[in-house]
Amino acid sequence: MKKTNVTSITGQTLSEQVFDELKESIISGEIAQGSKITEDMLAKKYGISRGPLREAIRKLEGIRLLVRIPHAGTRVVTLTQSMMEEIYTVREALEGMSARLAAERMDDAGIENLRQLLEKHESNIDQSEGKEYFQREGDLDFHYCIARASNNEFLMQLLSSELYQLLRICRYQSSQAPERPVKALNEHRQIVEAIANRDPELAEILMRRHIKGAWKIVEDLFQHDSDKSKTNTSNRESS
Amino acid sequence: MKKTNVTSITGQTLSEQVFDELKESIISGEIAQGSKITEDMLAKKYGISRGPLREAIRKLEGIRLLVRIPHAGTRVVTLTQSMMEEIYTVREALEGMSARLAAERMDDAGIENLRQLLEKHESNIDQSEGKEYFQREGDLDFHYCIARASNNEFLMQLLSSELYQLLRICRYQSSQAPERPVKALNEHRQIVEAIANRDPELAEILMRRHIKGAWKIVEDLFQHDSDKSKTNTSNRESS
DNA sequence: TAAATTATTATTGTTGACAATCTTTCATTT
DNA sequence: AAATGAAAGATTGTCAACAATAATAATTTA
Repeated sequence: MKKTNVTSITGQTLSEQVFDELKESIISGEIAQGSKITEDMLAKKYGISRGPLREAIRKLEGIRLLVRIPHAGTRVVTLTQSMMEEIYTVREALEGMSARLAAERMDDAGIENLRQLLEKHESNIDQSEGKEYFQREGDLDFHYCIARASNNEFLMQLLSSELYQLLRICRYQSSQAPERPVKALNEHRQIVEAIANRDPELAEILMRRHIKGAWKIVEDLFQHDSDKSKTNTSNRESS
Repeated sequence: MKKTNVTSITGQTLSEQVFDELKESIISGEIAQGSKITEDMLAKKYGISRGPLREAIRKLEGIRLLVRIPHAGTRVVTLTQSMMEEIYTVREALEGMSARLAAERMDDAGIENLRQLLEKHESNIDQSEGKEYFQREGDLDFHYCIARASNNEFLMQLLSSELYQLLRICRYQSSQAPERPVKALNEHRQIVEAIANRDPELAEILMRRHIKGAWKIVEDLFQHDSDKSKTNTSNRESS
């Protein structure tokens, strides 16, 4: 495992820098799910002492990217199907409320901005066939915009600092069904229209339906994966 | 400020013990909202070094009980009216979903248990007039039961480890309107009936209405308080 | 005297060493 | 040979000292 040098130019604290780097390593899968991490190993890798590292670990634990057992060690979270279902369920509740609030509060400039975002997504679908990565990040952009428009700091932080990180892990490991993007785009359009019409009730219903649909896709993928890889289920200890 | 000895009997780690103690101190108001805390001060108070203390602080920061500015220090959260409104809004979304799931999944024993809980609350209302403290904790019991019945670990942790703690702060500082308990009890009954009838849609609607109603009460109290205390608005630095 | 600048102090950030705890290995016993 | 137990090793938990940064007080200058 190569040693990563911490950029000491930023005004951030060591603990914060390592928090960010570790987070990306986990989300990108560089550190595999379920793998055990030791403090010494990471401290050497990032070239810092264990003090600030431990603080970063506590924060990662707080947003559920790490699971820690006192005195025994800490592991990267393992996203099971049932865990993902729980996340999507919470997301449905939170983003439903988010869409409702956006319909009540978003100003005209914000709505215009949202429409432009959708146009960009459309051209992305036409041009880059197969480049699903950008489409998925674009999807998060859309949901993030609406979360921000809810004008509810608490709600927004819950979504962006916890749920979205877990979602990104899920997306890194699962390739999406090819026909989904265009369907998702249409659903996004409907939601924006409901917001533009100042129809909170409808905006919430459509958003919840949209997320339920997204879960169905992911659920099918889980089913699919568990079929073709019967042997490859217990690959812990990834070092 | 008296020095609190940490009980070293429990199998917990120092950091965890201090986390719990500090949490209760904040919720009970022993450490005032908005007051600045220094690591040295707390380390001396609890008789530990700054290492584990810092970890506890990071965790408290994670559940939004402390607000920290790097290099500058950390303060106890200050619950403003708009912040409370945000919390109640998120709670409405989350507990609405929670009630829906409970209606789908709760077993008969759980429903029976819930009914007994309500009976206990009723007798509490009759007997202990004015002892609102117990009624409020009882209210949390009710909501906790339903959250657990959602059978969604993620949803439950979100509610109990973040939202409920913030709610408890709010309740410690505001005395509730006297006629509320009996009304709340009736609303609780309705919700339980919807769950018992396996009516997820209705259970969600009723729960959301119940929480919206609870917010209205709190909102009025905020209005009331800001009237009678015009001078007492900026009492930071509580030591 | 007031503003700006420097020195001081207090507080946080970081480190390496030590203690407590758990896990693994290996020998012993049944 | 399997199970139990003890010793060794590895890993986490805790501490006290040092470094870096921000807040405060004192001093100088206009």
